[in-house]
Amino acid sequence: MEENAEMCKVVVALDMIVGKWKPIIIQHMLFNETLRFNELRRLIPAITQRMLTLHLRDLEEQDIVQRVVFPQIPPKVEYSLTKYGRTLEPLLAAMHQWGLAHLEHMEMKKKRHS
Amino acid sequence: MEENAEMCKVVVALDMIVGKWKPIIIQHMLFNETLRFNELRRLIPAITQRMLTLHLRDLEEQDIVQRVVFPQIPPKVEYSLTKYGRTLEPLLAAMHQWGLAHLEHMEMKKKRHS
DNA sequence: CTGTATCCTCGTTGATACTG
DNA sequence: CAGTATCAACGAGGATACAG
Repeated sequence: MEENAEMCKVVVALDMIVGKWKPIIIQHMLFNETLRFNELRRLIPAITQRMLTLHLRDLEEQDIVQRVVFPQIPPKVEYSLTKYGRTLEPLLAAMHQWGLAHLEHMEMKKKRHS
Repeated sequence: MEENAEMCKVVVALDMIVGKWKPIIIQHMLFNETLRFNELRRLIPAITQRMLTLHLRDLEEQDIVQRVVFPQIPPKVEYSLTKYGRTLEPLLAAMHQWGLAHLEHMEMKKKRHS
């Protein structure tokens, strides 16, 4: 963020959810109260361990995601949205709706050109 | 977009507005019916000519922005949102609101730690 | 099971100079 | 005024191996 950018609240909001896998991670957490590390991996097959870790650490630092470690062997870690993280729900829902409409818009454009 | 990503409508929507300057460009166009190239540069001092051109071309191809060239010397080009581009307004408004709330949330966190 | 550590690739952005 | 062209820098993301 710099100059104009940091003044723009839209950019502030975007910074919280941008990242190749962040919106996907958040959405899975909206549908699943808590998720373990490997559960997330299974839900997002294309993500690498490294990126999942990095994004989860980011989201944790941003107070969007909560990380709970159960001290046992084998290790068990549960991730879930914080109360604050859940305030993103309406925003993601709005994006989902617009994305849906956008796909239809693209379909219409394609048909007109054929 | 790939695998999970392309199925996610949120990602579809995000793809249309991510880009370092895209949200800012769009917002200026929401407040100004039409803007010329150099007017945008003045509104966004930190942007380079190159990036402004690239993002405008992107937005044009995405059917978000309309480009009108007046064949005269010196050249005059007017940019404006398309009717479709304006459908982004509620979404950006929602992001603006969330961004605002987020800044307050950060303030509260800072105070608690001091 | 839940991670770290390295190394590498590639795309986005920036700097700068030039043009019709 | 409204761009292009070229080159360089940087960082996000990916591949792979290793670890507690």
